[in-house]
Amino acid sequence: MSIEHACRRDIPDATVNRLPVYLRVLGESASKGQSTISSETLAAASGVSSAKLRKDLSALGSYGVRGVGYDIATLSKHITEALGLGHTWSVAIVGMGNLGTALATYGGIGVKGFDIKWLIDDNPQVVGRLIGGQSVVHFDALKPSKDERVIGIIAVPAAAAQQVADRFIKVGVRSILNFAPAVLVVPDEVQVRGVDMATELQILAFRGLGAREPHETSEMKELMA
Amino acid sequence: MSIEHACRRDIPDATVNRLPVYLRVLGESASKGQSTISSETLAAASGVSSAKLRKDLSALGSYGVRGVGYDIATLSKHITEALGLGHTWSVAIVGMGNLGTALATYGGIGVKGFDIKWLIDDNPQVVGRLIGGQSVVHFDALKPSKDERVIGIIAVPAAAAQQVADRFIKVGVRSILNFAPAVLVVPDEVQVRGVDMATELQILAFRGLGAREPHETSEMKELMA
DNA sequence: GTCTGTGAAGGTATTCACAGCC
DNA sequence: GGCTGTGAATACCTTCACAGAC
Repeated sequence: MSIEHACRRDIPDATVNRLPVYLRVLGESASKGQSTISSETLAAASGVSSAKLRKDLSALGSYGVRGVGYDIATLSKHITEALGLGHTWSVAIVGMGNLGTALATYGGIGVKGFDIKWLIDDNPQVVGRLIGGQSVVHFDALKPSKDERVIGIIAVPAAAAQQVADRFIKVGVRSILNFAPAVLVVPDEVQVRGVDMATELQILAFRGLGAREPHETSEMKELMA
Repeated sequence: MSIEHACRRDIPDATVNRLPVYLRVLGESASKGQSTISSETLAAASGVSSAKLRKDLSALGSYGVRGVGYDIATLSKHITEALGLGHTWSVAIVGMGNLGTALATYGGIGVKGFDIKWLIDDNPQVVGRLIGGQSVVHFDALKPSKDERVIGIIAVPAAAAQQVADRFIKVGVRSILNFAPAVLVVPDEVQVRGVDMATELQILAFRGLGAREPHETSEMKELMA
């Protein structure tokens, strides 16, 4: 007897990174009243090739119909499941500066599978303030229950990031999204993802070099000889 | 006669994505008064393996000394050059909500190679406001000179993102950093990087599934039979 | 005929392990 | 002895191209 549908664990990393995009596009298509979508269309709207998209989706199982395409509702459900959004995740945002406030009021979350449960700041002048209808609390108020799944978001300056990470870990947070420009040192079982604008800008700067570099021309000629 | 140092263009993608982190760590080490650093130390502080780090750096050329390590100043200079930060890039941020404001006042930029030159919002009530000592202008004020290198940052709601991208492209912006949860359609020569919190949370949710899933246990047993 | 699912091929990235230089 | 630079081996990801289901 063979295994019916692929276990979550064997979905390739690269695929996992793209599933959220597909899910978002599927949601948009659904809200336009569509009920099925072809790999070609979904791929184009997601900015990937159709072959890649089909490979990605086939890692979850065979949920398409040949000659027709994918049923949007069914596919959304399976991607949601595969991503672990069947359960709700509680989210704690630390640092209620402009960035933390932006994240707290970002419509994109809360929508599905994420519950922004704690807005945290240690500044007594900020504690108690209302942001997006929710009041800011002190870090000590972060007491997740034993079986609660929590994602901690760090939106404080780089100098304080490690300290916040340590406190997260102490109360049992095992998934951290770090917006501070700092590399966090954490135990193996803790997952960290970092997002940093300076890094992104530098990567773009490199890619943007394609356009001619006037002062490099002489060297270029040499290479072409 | 062989080519002296590697041309920027043949640096692997994965390496480019990590160079900014190395650069940041080098800066921190330098400000602590260190002058050289070993691959082992730099790798640990950057969260990568030392073999990977050495491979990455060797793509830029041989700037290390065997038995000693890397000279921090020299290495920083070469990474900076390789990333195209020899020139300054002008940055335009569109959307002065909380996120745009956070980005505009983020210390990490402006520091090196990036000049936040335009803070843009089309809302007449926002135009003229001062943010981080700089006044907000209307999009029409974005008129980069012909040879100016510009990175455009989109910090508006998803519904307006494509429109902003189109306007960027019309005035000659070829590198875009998109914080809105939307896939942008752009010509081939335009580089786009997208950062979206919902996507990051979903990826973390998947990775965080490692911890036991009580309600999946029966299925697990079946698989092990 | 249309469109998915997937082996096979090709390309890219990571790890290993050690030669070479200080 | 210590540490870098790099071929060789491995693992991973993408693309191709077509068989198979509708």
